[in-house]
Amino acid sequence: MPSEPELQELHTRINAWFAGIARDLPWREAACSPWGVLVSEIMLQQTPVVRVLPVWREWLQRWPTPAGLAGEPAGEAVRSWGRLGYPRRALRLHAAAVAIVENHGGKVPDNYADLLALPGVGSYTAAAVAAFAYGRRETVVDTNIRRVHARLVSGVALPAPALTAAEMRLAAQLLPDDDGTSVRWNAAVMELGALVCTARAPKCGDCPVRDSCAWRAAGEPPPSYIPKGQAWHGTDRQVRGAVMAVLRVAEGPVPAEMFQREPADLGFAPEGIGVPLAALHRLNSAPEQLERALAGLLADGLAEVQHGGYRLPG
DNA sequence: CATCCGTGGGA
DNA sequence: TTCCCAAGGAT
Repeated sequence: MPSEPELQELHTRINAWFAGIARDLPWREAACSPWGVLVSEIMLQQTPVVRVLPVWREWLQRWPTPAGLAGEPAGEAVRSWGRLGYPRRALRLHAAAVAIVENHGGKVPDNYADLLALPGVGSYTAAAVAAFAYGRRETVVDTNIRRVHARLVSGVALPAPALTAAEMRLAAQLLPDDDGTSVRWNAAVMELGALVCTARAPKCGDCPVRDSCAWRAAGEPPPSYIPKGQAWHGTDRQVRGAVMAVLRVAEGPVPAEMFQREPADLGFAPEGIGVPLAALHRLNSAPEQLERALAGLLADGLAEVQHGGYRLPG
């Protein structure tokens, strides 16, 4: 743990660095509403900024307020989520909008506890919205901040596989006392992790606090564990993704047979869903896996059955 | 607490 | 080409 003067120095250097290099993202603008911040935080979960930008703009133009989104079927949220991934986030964001209208008069809550109670909002997102939308002093801890703390203070290459209580305590200790400075600090450390102190090949030459880095001082020791990659090929997730791609472009309910058999075998042409349907069939997944994927989508509320076919939730 | 849940760009 | 992984949350 840095001494008090060392801590001040870190605050000063990292915040000054941020002031000079911060990307001007639309949800960082002063005019951006708390709703805009909330939407951005949900979309940014496990998703790169560059892919979020265009979808975020469409969403804020179409649904400038929580009430706007809450007034439409959940399926519209899922459809307009496009290919951002993890479509359950769209479903939960819609549910959050409904909850905001019903329980908060249509206004995004301004405190951690109320934010945390919203669907799809966990500890990170609740803290981030309270801080970035309302200027509150919150301990914001995301994957970037964890990595910066791990290297800069703890002297290890990577943070633990899962967020620990010790990490939260450290983050709380590092947080500046002043409200405004703390908000800037949260954004700055996050940006440092995203642009400089990256997971692979960190750009230490560009780091404003490289001379204070415990990991560098220790000779940049390698990670003590190997992160286990996420399986993809042949998984249910892949099949679910392919099914969702079909449902997003479908006009009406998609007959169950279309998922099981080649369109050519069905004797009629699917309306506009040929490409994603072909991609699904190309996976050549076992019938039981397809069943499992469809059942999972129904259970998650990402799909509904109507007239014997599958569609996005109405 | 480990596992599941999408996607696509870059190394 | 294959692998990695990016502003997590829910169970």
